[in-house]
Amino acid sequence: MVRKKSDIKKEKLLVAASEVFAEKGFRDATVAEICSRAEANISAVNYHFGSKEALYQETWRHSFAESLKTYPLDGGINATASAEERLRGQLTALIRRIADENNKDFFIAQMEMLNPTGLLKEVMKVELIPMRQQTLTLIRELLGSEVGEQQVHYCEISIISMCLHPLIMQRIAKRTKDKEETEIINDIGAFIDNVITFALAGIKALRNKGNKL
Amino acid sequence: MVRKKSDIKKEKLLVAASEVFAEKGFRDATVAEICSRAEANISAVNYHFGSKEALYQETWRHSFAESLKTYPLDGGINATASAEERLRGQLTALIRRIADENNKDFFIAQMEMLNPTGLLKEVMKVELIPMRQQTLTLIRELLGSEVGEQQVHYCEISIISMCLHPLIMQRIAKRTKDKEETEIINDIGAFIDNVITFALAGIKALRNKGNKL
Amino acid sequence: MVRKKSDIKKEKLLVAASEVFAEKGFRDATVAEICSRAEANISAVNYHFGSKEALYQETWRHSFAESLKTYPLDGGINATASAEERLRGQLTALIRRIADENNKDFFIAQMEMLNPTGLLKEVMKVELIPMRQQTLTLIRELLGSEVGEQQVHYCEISIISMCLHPLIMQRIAKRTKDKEETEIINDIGAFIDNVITFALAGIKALRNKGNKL
Amino acid sequence: MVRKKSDIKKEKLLVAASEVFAEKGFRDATVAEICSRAEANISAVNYHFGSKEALYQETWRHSFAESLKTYPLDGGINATASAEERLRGQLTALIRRIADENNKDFFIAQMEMLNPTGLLKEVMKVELIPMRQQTLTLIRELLGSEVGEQQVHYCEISIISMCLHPLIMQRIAKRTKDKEETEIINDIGAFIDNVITFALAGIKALRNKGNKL
DNA sequence: AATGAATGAGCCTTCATTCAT
DNA sequence: GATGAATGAAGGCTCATTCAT
Repeated sequence: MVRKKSDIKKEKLLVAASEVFAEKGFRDATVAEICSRAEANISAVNYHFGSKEALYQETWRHSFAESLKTYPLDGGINATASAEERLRGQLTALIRRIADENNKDFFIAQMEMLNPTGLLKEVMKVELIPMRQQTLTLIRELLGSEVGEQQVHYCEISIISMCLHPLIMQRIAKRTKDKEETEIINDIGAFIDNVITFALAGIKALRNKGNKL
Repeated sequence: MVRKKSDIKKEKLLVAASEVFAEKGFRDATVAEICSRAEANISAVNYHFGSKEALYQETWRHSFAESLKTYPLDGGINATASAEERLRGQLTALIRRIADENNKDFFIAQMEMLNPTGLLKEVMKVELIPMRQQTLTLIRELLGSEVGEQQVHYCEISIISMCLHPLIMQRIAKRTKDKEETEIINDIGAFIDNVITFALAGIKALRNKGNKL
Repeated sequence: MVRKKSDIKKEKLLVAASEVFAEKGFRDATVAEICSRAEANISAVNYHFGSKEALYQETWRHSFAESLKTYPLDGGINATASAEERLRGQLTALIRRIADENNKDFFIAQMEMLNPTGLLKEVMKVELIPMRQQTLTLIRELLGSEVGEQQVHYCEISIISMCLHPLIMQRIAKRTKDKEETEIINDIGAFIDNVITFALAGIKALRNKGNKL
Repeated sequence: MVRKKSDIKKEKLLVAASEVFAEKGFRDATVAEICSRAEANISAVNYHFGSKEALYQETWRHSFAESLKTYPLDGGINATASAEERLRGQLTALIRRIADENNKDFFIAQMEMLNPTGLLKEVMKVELIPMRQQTLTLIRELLGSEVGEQQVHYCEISIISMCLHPLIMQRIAKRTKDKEETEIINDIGAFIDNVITFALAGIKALRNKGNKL
């Protein structure tokens, strides 16, 4: 399959757009800047994507797909591995993925959530829900049948939050603070270990609690 | 102390601004809408605050101060209480504070972080750092002297993340989803219990690990 | 009643807009030119009327109202006058009104019909239908009861066409031909006489025909 | 004569252009839509005709020529027939021609007149003037030598207006009103009869007047 | 002190035209 | 000869800010 010149331009625009949207959000991003970064004409966005809005949606889809390619959801852990191993795989993949500064999808998603344009509503639902479902199933398995559904949910929320929030903040800090200050999470391996420790300890504590009730 | 008419207008503007900034972020918020909600003239913002930017900074300071008034950092727990009790107090205060939809400060802070205007940089540093310092000290106490400084930091980050992230997402969801869907965190007491369980279990696990090393 | 400065500006914009819309139609007219002719700022249109479209609708309403003020539909003929006199009054008013180059309403209406934006649909229906109804009633009276309804309609159409078409063409010619060439209808009194002669002769012929059938 | 593939494409473009120009006027018509309807490339217009403007002029010439082919000016009436018969022939041809929705020339001419681009000025003069001259000569003959030149002109204008205006309005209405409403002129034969009756009655009345003066 | 009319820079988008293939 | 990707000028609109009152 031949890669047309036009596709290369589109790709360049998508990359430029993912950067600008991740940096500034939908509204603050200007078509002019995106085109300029992609070394394209001012009307290239409308020519290739129809509108700024359509570019936004396409950008998210593209970033998410790229991101998944590099970091498969299961973290490369075989489905036959122990539940603990699989959880470690999932969380590691998630954390490394957000930590990777080439991935813009989480950033765009975060901005969209805080400052919704409504444009990514459907597209995100389709992409994100299956992802969380997978982790939820695994946690339910680890918690056992004695623990109530609400507890399972809160547990999943806590674990996911430990993964997402610090890295998102980290990337924000990096972007803003002109890199001068020391990184908050400078040993990502140790950080992952910490999260796993918390997750497993929390799960265990909940199991014990559940059994006593 | 006499409350001047001018001050009442400023207060109204600050309240309106906190709502609009929290809903839409700095750029999407329009001076026109803020003035309209505050039942003030279109030029009231520039008249009273000099510019939209100055209003933004003032708004955050105001929201943060209001927020602290209702939810003191220690959660009302006496300094002589046990460390666990004091941690419970702090986290409860933090969670309830974010969950309180009248408080806009966390929201504005989040938006500012993701989509920084640079305008709140200094102001937030001054206000937020002391707050986290307090929790950090407490966690260090709970972890004991065997656990390394990095571990203490990661631990604090994990615990704070469990508090912040879910509630922020919850409020986003409430705002966006037209209230139709069931709330994610509908039993905030149970949610707090869950977070405390995780926090203490995690801390305990880290202590054990630290001692073994 | 005090006439506010703002109203004067609006009036100036409406006059400028009526000229430009009459000259170029909705699409070819630019907000920039309208503002420039009204000696107003480029954003004056959006400020006072909200949009180019809203200005367009307002302009037609304004032109139509102004036009009716100068040329009342009945031509100033008393309702007790003979039917022939009243017809003469109506047609004279109609012709003089279209011939008057200060009136832009007919022009705008014509352009709208040929190149509809859809924006004047309702507004024109409300204004124009009653006007034609009046003439139709009068013609029906003149034709008597022997003449069928279709004939009455065609008769009205023919008479109105004789009034409208030549003057519209005349004004087009004047505008386009740089005034160099001789006017087509240089004696408007004689032209009116001619139209009335045709109208009455036609009506009489139709009556005779109708009676014979 | 061999018909080249290129000529077929040009023809398709001319037909598509006549439709779009008649529907939307010069400015609102887009090259993209014309090419799309003609199933041609976006640059076909510039390639074949040089510019949108040139296409416009060519389109009118083409539509006018096509129109004349189907509806010869004399309506097929022999030059030896009576003057009344020849007038009937001319007017019938004119009316049927405008009524024929396949003919776009009159529409384009009308739009051009109301919203002149200046591009059809010369081209229309050359084509339309001879046409009206023919009718003028005939009317002069019917009016006789007693009637002044101005009267002859006004008479011609009135008669032509009765033919043109209603049909043009009719076609506008058909295009706009989604065909739902009843047609204004649903019996074109009866309408023609009505116009002829009016024309002849008017001419007779003018003759009588002229003789009396 | 306070108002609100007015400003103008900047944005997204459209579309006829160009140019490399 | 014919294509279609790419261009860039120009338009309408938004909105923070200004200024006369």
